[in-house]
Amino acid sequence: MGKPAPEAKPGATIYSVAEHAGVSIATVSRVLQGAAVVAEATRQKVLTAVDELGYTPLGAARSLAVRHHEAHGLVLPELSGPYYAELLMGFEARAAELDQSVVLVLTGSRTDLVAAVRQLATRVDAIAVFGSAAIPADVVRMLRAKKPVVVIAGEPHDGIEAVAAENLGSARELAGHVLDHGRRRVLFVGDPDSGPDVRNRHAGFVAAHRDRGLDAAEPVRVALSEADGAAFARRLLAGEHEADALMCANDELALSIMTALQDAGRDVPGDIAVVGWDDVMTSRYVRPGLTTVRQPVHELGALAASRLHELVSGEPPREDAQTLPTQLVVRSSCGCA
Amino acid sequence: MGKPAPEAKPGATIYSVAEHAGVSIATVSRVLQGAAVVAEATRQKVLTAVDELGYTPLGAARSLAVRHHEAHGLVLPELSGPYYAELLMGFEARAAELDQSVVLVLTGSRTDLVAAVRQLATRVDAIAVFGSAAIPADVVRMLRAKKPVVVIAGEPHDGIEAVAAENLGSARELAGHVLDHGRRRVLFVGDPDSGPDVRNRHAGFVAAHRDRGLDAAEPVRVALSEADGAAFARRLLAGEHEADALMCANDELALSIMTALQDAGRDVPGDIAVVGWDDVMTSRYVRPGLTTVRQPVHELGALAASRLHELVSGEPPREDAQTLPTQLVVRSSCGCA
DNA sequence: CTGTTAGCGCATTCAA
DNA sequence: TTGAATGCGCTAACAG
Repeated sequence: MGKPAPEAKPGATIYSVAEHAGVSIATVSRVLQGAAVVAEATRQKVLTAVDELGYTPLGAARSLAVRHHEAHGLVLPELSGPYYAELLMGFEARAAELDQSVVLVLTGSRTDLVAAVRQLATRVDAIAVFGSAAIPADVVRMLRAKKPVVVIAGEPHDGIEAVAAENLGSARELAGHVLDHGRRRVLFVGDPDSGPDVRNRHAGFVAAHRDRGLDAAEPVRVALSEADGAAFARRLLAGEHEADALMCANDELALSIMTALQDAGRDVPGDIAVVGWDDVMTSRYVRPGLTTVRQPVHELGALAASRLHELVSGEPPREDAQTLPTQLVVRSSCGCA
Repeated sequence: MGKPAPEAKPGATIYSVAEHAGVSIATVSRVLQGAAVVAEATRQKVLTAVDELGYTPLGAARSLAVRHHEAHGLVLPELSGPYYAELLMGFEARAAELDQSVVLVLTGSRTDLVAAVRQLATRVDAIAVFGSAAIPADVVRMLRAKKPVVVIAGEPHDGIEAVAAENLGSARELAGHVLDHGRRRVLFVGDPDSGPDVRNRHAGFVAAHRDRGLDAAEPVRVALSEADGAAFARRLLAGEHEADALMCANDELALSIMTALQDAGRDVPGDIAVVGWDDVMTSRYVRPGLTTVRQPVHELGALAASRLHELVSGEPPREDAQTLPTQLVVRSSCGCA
């Protein structure tokens, strides 16, 4: 077992350390912040005292004195699926480089979103918010009045800065690829109103049709989860929709639909092509491999953290959308060999 | 576009609000905390002033005064794959219920882990740490000397509390299931030294053999990622190992190995059975479906958050491991129809 | 190179 | 029901 680790003792403050080391609190602060020059001898005395007392500075006191939290807030809808997790990893990594703590709020688990973000604004210097319908625009505006804000995967609005991955162009390319396989009854599966991302993917879908003098069908408005995909697949199999190709708003949807169709005896892509968006891990494992679009999600998170830091440092918000390039990943679910 | 959202104004403090409302700061504090009784008229004056000034309290000042951060720290290795994400969601959800902020540290992105957690201890009341080899025991002990700590997916050590999902019994059951299919050259793939979780799964593997009077083979020590699984699969195909079944330490490993074997023409489970651990999404989609073990990951995260809160509230650490039950999920990769 | 001192913004006694 | 005063622990001038 080993001996019990010493328990947390509350006591030690900068005063007790100073006293223990026989110096002033200013000196303690100096050696701990490495700010000014301190004689090596005193430095050691302080370090020893810190160690002996198990001193842990009180972040709140420092924040109050320096008038910075040295923390970034991040508001995400949830974390299921690889997309948000990857985004968060990118954000955290960059924040770490900038010596900023990360305070996370997931809106999915909140009954009172407004109170949660208001509370968040209380303890961070700036906040990144994911731009989905799960986080209403007026909440973002409310935040903006308190702290610097950047919207992730959204569009610049009312002077609120945004960062995003490219959607329209890649969606146009992807839809064009499917159409060029000769498919003529292509359905867009996903709700363009669920957020700027899906809206732009749908816009690309429409544009690809227009490019070829075709009319795009109305989008099938379903949410972006496995369950919604399965429900749609049932409706499709029941004959409610007619299609020889499906362009799904994300991979989760595409995968659950594709699998359901296959389980029902349909041939993908023979009978019907299916493509997605995100390039999640599963998309490489299924047969046929899912044709999709890869986003630089990690970089997107990192960019958000970088921009927050620059905004805190006094840089003005950017008016233009900062867009990261995406990449079409062609496998075989689209009809390619 | 809409009109620009008002920018963050730094000014407002409890003093400016008090002045604006014509009351004392004590009254402002009272209405904002809802603590004491305040006359409805004054209450409204204060609320109006708060609104007009766009007042956001400074969390650091509050923390300093109340001597609590009202925040929990969470230290995780990374977030790829559904396991940690789900854990984090459970943790965050429970923390939210308890009105605690969540400060996240991912060790994967840190060059100096010790500095990162030391810094973390500065701004939270208590810390949950994932108990893998990625986070050394002495780091945990160091933390323990500063703040209440609970180790997730670990074992109680030196008076440090732990919460975990059940591993040994389910592993014994899973390995037994495979052996009862008549497989006799079963390999455990994963490094028992990578953490208590894998160690216990391996122990169950060994126990299942012992139950049947068999000898368990030495574990194949590989890390828990897709890439490591693919590398192992190549070695297996090259004849470096001989096996008619693989019990993998997690699903990521199992999936990448299974797919690699299939791509090389091997029949799963005909030629070789493959089972995993975690029940990730992909495990339902692959063919054959992956036999695995489902953990209550969300609940595990929630339990950690609950315990942190109780420790902060003065409850003593528990000596015994708090273990959540797991569930064997039988699909067909094990040899079942 | 080091010590003294004055806030940082809030919660909270204690009086009134 | 309200206000005045004090201190939470730290940083950062300013003096020496």
